[in-house]
Amino acid sequence: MAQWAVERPDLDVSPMGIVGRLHRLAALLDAELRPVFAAAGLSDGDFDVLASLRRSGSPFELSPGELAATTMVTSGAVTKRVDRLLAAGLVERTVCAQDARSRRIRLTRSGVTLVDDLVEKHVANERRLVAGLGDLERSRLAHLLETWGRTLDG
Amino acid sequence: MAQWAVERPDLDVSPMGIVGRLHRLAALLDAELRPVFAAAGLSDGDFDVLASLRRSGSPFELSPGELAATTMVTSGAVTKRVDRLLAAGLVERTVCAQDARSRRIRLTRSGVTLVDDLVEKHVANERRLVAGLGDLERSRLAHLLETWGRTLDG
DNA sequence: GGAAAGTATCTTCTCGGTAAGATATATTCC
DNA sequence: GGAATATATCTTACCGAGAAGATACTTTCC
Repeated sequence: MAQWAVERPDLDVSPMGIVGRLHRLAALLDAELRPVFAAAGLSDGDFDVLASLRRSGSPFELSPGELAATTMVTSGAVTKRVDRLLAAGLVERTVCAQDARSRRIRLTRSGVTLVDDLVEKHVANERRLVAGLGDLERSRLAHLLETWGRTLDG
Repeated sequence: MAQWAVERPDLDVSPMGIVGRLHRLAALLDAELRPVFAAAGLSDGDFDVLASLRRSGSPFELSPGELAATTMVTSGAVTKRVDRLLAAGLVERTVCAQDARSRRIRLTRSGVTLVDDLVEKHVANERRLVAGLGDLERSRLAHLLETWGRTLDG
């Protein structure tokens, strides 16, 4: 950081700090959250799919396209994730009755059981990670992140 | 988010908000920053290597191990990045005179020219992205991110 | 002084994500 | 009413990042 001030004193590199810290923090959080999923043989993305299906409510069923939208990845990524979950017996893939193009991805019974267990551990883990901040800091930070995010979505 | 409250009313999912927003924001920022590097035919990681060499000062030369440390990736990632930069004529790779095990990666003249141009565009881009926040919000956010990061580094 | 163990450094394999391609349906014009 | 274009949806090929393995040097003990 300070090296830039020596090498390029003409530049104001102050924006680097905030952006860099945010990225570093995101990486640190990822590293802390991953083990919960890894213990169940899942990647973050795999869990994301299971959680989306679980949140959607009974019968815990969505199309690959809907999964791509809710998890904010491409449909190609969804295909691979579903393939893995299929092999693990956590979801089943059926052809939609109304539209032969479309598929329905549904949690199996063991899929529901697993995700219900994991989500508890996951939120407990998140609670631990935000525990270093006081209530006031936490709400201020949440507010600032949301404000910033809104200015970028535009 | 609210779906969890319906499906699992027994859980307090409030920590999800702050962690989720931070991740989403990091992804948004990446998407906005990438085009500057892509326009030069570089990935984020490639630029990171060029910037590290540039920051190190004349003669703009580091070992692969030093590059791995400063960019916080594995040495394997460094090898691939350097291979690409080599093909683009932006760096050269020589055997260290004192230690035949070690290599020295050095910016070429065109490498210095490119990174000096890109870093200007990059900080201008970052400035644009943080412009949505006021000075006070910005410093508060930077402070909160650093505080949180410190509690996690432990 | 020589040899073996330890350490540091770098390149090849595995894996996850995106981009392009294939297939099926809807729609519109004749 | 039929055919052709447009659109939506999903699966297969490339690309980049990380983990294990190979290589070279140093150091220490006999």
